[in-house]
Amino acid sequence: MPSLTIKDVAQAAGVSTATVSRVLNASGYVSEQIRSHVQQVMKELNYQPNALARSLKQERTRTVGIVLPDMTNPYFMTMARIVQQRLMENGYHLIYMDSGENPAKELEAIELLLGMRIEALVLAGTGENGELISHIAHSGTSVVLVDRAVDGVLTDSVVEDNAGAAEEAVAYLLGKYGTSGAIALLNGPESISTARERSEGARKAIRRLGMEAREDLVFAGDYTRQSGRDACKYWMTRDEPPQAVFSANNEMTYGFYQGLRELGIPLDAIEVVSFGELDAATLFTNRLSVIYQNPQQIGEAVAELVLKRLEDDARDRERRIFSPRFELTVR
Amino acid sequence: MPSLTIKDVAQAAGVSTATVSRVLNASGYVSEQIRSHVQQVMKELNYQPNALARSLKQERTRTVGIVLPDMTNPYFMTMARIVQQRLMENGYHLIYMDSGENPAKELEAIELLLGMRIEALVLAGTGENGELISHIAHSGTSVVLVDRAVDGVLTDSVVEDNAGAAEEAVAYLLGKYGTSGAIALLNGPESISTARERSEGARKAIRRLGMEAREDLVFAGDYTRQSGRDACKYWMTRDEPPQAVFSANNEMTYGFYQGLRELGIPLDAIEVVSFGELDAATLFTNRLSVIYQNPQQIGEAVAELVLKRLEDDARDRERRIFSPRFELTVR
DNA sequence: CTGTTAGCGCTTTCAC
DNA sequence: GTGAAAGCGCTAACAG
Repeated sequence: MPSLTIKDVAQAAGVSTATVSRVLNASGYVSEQIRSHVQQVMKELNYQPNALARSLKQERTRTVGIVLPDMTNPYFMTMARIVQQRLMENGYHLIYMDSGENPAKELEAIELLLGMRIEALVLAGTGENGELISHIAHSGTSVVLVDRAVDGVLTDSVVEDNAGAAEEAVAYLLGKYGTSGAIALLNGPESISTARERSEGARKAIRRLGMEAREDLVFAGDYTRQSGRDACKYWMTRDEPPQAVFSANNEMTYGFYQGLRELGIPLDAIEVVSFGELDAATLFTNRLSVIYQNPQQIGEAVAELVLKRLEDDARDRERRIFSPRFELTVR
Repeated sequence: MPSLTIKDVAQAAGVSTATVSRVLNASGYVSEQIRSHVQQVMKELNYQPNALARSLKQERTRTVGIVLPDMTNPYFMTMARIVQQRLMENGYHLIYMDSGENPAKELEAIELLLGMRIEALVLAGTGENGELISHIAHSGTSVVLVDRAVDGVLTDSVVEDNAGAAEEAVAYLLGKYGTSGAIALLNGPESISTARERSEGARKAIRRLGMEAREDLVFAGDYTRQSGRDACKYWMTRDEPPQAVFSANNEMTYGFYQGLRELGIPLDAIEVVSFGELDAATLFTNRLSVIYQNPQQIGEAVAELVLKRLEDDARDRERRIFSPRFELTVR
């Protein structure tokens, strides 16, 4: 069953396609009588305008693309949902793509979106594909980076003060557990800017006390649950396990707890401070504090930058930095 | 900066647009020499074909839409991710929309997708909009329902045996806590088929023992965290609180635990059995068992049905029913 | 106020 | 093997 066109509607209503188009877009002049008649006919025929044709002609899609590293992660989706709401309120649509933290898939996703002629791209990137992204930003499609920086890309962006928050959190742990230094660092992958910054902030807090991080208490994770589990097994099976852990994201933290459970160690045996959305976990333990990134707030900022850029392509690039909130929930 | 067209490429390569199109689609005859030359030029110019124009002409978008009630819920996103993977392997793209459990927004999302000329629609519906959905299914765009049925809509669908699993779970609780009957039912909204079925299954287990559910121990929630919290306050502040709770989804369960925490009641004070994805929670308590719905498996089935339907529009409608796995994790 | 028409970027006959 | 040209569904001058 072929879908109806504006021609079918015009025929059925006994008017020209231009008139139908005018009532469709509420543009130009059309008598009230004809307007309502045409609307009537559209209802009856269940007519649905073809967005492809419309966009092709108008050279506007009113569409924004977003590429996320993991759409099952509530942090990103909470952020994205706000973006989507705000855009929709302004007549734009948001199209989601998942890169799976994989640069090649990210590339594919971006090219797909470009083919769909999105007007702006929101990207929480893998860190790669900098050349392409730069090129896009300089050729008509606005780009807003969120959460993560991309090497060599200078555009609008919304980021967090990762180093500062990490430093604050680790300073707290050092203050509590002293210079014995048994504080473990569960880092994310070096390829991701947030991970680098969090790691750097943590080390800075240690250096401030005139010490150096003990490398046997630093684990190079990759932001996955599995790597948190591995870190746990690595640290907690030794003679002198750490007294506290600083974890760079929520997934690794869950993995760490899973490791504890598998080792038969009580979850309260060790204090944890972690970046990220950990609502579920904080319900259950008193020894976990989170560095909360406020995805809603970030989503609002992203939407604002996108809309501003869309309406004025020439404005200076803007960089918004938010400070995550260190929520000390340990009693 | 206007994006390049096939014309620009043709000009730059000194060939006709038809030839460029042929190398783009690897269709028709074109000499090896010209082919590689054109490809060279496309690379250099960073040419990105306009998918709108292509789809308009071909009357095929190779695009599938999915409308979910809550994209921050990992259950739905885990399912959707598999669908997306499988479709992509077959040359289709998946476009996500979030209805926010709101029938009006669902309608809007569906119409938007229809306008984009998706070839198939995957829907975890609010339960409303049955007429429209039926109409779609009968006019060229295939529809696959997932997780939830929609009144009056008969199409391909992938569902779970909600009643059966609920009955099994409640029977377990009754067996353990006996005919004293202090088992509370935390139900979802009647408008959603899964909620109705889970509620019905739970009641059936009770009736089997020749009893009736105590209505003061039945709470009409709405699948949100807030309603789980409300139920908790409602039940747990009375003289004889229930000994166990059966919860119809993950969000309400989290809300229930939040309520306990706010009331200062130990989380292990009451046994809970809940539907849904609760990975994080099961790490922390031993008195929570889950009825696991296996979103991956469901996603696989959805993708399979979509692809089958896309390649043979005339086949009989298919209904796949999966049995959730009751994972007794209470010791 | 309404209709005619050109053309958005692409694919696809049909000639050559 | 390659090019010319029609046309997908729609919008936006331009005429009237």
